[in-house]
Amino acid sequence: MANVSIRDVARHAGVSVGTVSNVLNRPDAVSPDSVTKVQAAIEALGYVRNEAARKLRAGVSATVGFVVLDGQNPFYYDVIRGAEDEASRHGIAILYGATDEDVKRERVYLDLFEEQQVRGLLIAPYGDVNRRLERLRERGIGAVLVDRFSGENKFSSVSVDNVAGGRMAVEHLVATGRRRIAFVGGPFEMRQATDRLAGARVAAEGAEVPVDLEVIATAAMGVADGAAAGERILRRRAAERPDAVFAVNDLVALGLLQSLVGDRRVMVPEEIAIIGFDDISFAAAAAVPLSSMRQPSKVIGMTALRVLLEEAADPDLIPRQTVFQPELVVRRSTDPHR
Amino acid sequence: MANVSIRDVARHAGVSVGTVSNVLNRPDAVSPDSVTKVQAAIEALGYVRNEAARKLRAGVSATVGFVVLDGQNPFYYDVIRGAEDEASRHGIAILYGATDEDVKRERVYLDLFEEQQVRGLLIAPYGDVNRRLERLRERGIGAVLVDRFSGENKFSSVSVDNVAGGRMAVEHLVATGRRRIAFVGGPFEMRQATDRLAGARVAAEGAEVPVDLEVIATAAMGVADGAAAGERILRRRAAERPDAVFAVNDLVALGLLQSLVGDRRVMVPEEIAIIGFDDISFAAAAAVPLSSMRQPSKVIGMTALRVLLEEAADPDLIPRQTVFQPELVVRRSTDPHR
DNA sequence: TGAACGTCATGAAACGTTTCAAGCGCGTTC
DNA sequence: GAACGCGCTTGAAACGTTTCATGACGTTCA
Repeated sequence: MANVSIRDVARHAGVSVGTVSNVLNRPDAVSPDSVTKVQAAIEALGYVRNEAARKLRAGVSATVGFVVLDGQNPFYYDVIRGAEDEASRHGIAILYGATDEDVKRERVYLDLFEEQQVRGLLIAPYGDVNRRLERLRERGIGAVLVDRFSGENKFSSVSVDNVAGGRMAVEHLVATGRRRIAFVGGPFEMRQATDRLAGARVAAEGAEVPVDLEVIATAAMGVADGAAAGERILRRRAAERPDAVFAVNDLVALGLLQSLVGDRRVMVPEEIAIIGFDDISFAAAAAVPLSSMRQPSKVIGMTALRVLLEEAADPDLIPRQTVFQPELVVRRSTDPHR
Repeated sequence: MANVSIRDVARHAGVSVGTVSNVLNRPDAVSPDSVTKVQAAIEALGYVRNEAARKLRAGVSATVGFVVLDGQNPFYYDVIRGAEDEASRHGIAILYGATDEDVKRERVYLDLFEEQQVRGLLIAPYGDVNRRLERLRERGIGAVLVDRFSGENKFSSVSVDNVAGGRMAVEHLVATGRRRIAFVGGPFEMRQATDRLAGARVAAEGAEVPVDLEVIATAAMGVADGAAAGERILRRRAAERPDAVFAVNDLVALGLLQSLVGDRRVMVPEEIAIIGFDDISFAAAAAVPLSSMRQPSKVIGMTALRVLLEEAADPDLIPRQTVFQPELVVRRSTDPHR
């Protein structure tokens, strides 16, 4: 009862299994007559293709793995949604794994996805996965790095220009009159952090006025880390506090905001301006609406999936790095200094 | 080069394929000697099990589908993370699909997952999927409803007691001195909304003082819907505004908060108190830290997956409804009335 | 008229695994 | 010493699909 196979469909339609398969996969190689008969049979029997058998025989998989570094960050959910949109257009499902900056889990997921023989892998990596990814590629599973530029050009990547973003953020702070700027973020094993900081340095050094840039390191990139950094700033005497903060991402910025204005000890943006990165949807809804560097997150996901599929279809393509430009979104948290 | 099969392992270890399979699946039915030989061969050749073939033959799948209604709501991220934790413990991967309250997409994903022959389905439904789910069950694919009590007892579900949550929220508002309370939420096709409202009514009617409860309906449950509702409240004369709002979830509450305090027109909690539902991590980081009804989201995900696996193992289990109690989390947005 | 060709349909082989009946070797029991 | 049981291994069958060599049939062209 339960399982209708292609054989049943063939019998019901009065054709061979080969023909049914062709109707499913290359309808043009089949007479219109057969197509209608087969489709009627499929309808009548409620046939659903068995993806496992298809994968086994054809070696082509209808799943793609997505490994995300930081399952707390809404930014990645937008990326996934972009990838999903594109995937469902191709009849492809997404296997999802959040690793929470845990290298061991990252490996578990890669193993799992390898067994599943995914068509390819989208990965926002934390650990050093290059070796692992190369091994997967030997097995025919390609990968596209998301939100991280692939240094050695071994893999394609889709990301945003973090250096430019950092530069633009600090230029904006300088343009609104700030001179003592703190970069809050970390850990610096993460390219996102180092690149954004590098951009910030460029802007600080290139400014026409003298600008101080200090670095306040955080252990991770969550709300709690931002709040902790805020506490550290609050412990200083007012004169020694920065007059603006560039946070490595919006979560950190929100944490900062919360601790700074929470006890109404510091006015934002009057005493300290804050700008974040990512422009997650909560940035606009924050206590003080948060300025941020917007990433085209859905487009990143969509593009990454598209690149992945293209490379899976033609493994000889050389890796390419797609880099989008971030966009400055100004809100109240960086209102100009009076 | 690329693909090492069980046959290659068998040859390399000097045993039969059957033995290799047994080492993989029931090591106790095999002599220790064979086990070590086979494991050595697996190691040497870098063998990885082909999940497609396994699924085809054994009919048992190592994937579970998770269909989420509202990909914007961080609450579901936590649910997924709970499910993931449990899944990876069983070597199971999660196929993820966010439908964004789009009935058509919901169907697309169900189709996709049916082709993939997932072991089962976790679903936070939007549309009326009961018929579809029953058909899937006939095919051997069970489902567990997440975050929604299954009315007719046809499927197991894991959710939170929304009626109790609504009651507790309004009781809290009344206890802190509010008397003119608005429920902001919708659409009322969604059980979450109707149940929370029902609970609110119980509290309002059971209060020892007269309490007004009005309903401000929203089209959906996102930040924008909350902000729109806030605008409507702002258009009223001050005397006609509620003195407290119970929002159907935190996103709506954040939107409300943003529009109410955004232009500093209304003081929260002094003029209007706000309480939300879910206790997403941004609730604590809001402009005015938000009181909320906390759901044990990770536990919900974990439990749902566990129930799903149990039912997949033994299809004769009767459906069971697991209901957790929400917990009141008090923050500044409902500071007592003076 | 016959060769050549194009269009379709056919059915068996193959993908890599699990399962299972059968068999082997060896020790134990009557 | 035959019969039996036990622990383990074996190899072929089966899962449902795609692929591909083969061939049937009809049309075109020299």
